[in-house]
Amino acid sequence: MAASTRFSVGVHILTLLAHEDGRALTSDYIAGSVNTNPVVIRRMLALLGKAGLVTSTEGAGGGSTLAKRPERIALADVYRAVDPGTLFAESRSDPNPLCPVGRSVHSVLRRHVEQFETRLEKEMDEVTIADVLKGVRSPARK
Amino acid sequence: MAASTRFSVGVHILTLLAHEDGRALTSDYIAGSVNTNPVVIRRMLALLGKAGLVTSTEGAGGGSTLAKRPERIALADVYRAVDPGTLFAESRSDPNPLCPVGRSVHSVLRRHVEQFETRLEKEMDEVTIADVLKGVRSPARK
DNA sequence: TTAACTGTAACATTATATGTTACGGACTGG
DNA sequence: CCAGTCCGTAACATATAATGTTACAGTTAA
Repeated sequence: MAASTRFSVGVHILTLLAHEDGRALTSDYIAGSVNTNPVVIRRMLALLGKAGLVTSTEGAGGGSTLAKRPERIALADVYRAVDPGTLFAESRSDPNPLCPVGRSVHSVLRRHVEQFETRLEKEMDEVTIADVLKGVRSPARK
Repeated sequence: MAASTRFSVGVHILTLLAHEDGRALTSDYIAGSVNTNPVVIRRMLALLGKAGLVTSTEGAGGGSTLAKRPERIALADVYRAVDPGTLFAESRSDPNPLCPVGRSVHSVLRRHVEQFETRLEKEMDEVTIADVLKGVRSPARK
């Protein structure tokens, strides 16, 4: 499905912030853990900020912190914050309207797909950053 | 999530075949309904064929037909047939192994994600091509 | 005032999906 | 067996989006 890696990176960032409880982390530092460019991280932080999940302060000594407790940040929140659009896309060129099937498959399919997405988000509401952090901290199997 | 349109196109093709019950359709004809190039359709048919969902015959008078009854083709089958890999990708560059969080977020997250995917497929097992066809045929709202 | 930060624009790079052309080989009906 | 259909697939072109990079203005702390 050619998914973007943003969800994964978003969770990584938030888990890191939760781990360093309260301490403001710079985009440079976070980039070090994620192993990417700081600007990529700042872009992600901008999205997470818009969604009310993190707070950033500019200037020397600045950085980002969680805006909520980790127990209150569900993976569904992260997903919605960083992953635009839908899970399932429709075909680029519109189907032939002269074909009885082509004319309506999309709308019929869309209804089903919306239900899948709704259910998926419900699942993702059940797991929080606190859960992920717990997993990271426990001596779990690799 | 920058999803591919393959799932949508795959469902379109199968619904079309189900609609023209039994009659072998050419990639050219299908391309007309989907509004794309015949080669794109043939590629899709190759994937659907590998998954045992359609049968194709070469030569004059050839074309493709469903290999199973539409009631027995679930959307999950289509999804698995045409959409490679996973719904959620990991970040390109591996996280810094020196960071306690970076070292293990991926594996922890993967466990949760696998569960999401499993549940999603279960949902997609409940809807079949026959259901979609029914929707297409009924005088449904646009 | 300097140095450490974020925010953001602009551009480069890469990955991937999709579209297109071309042609070999299979099959059908004269 | 010849001509016309049709699939399978390689090879290449194009489009789109994600990610990486450089650069710099604006903010803040010391």
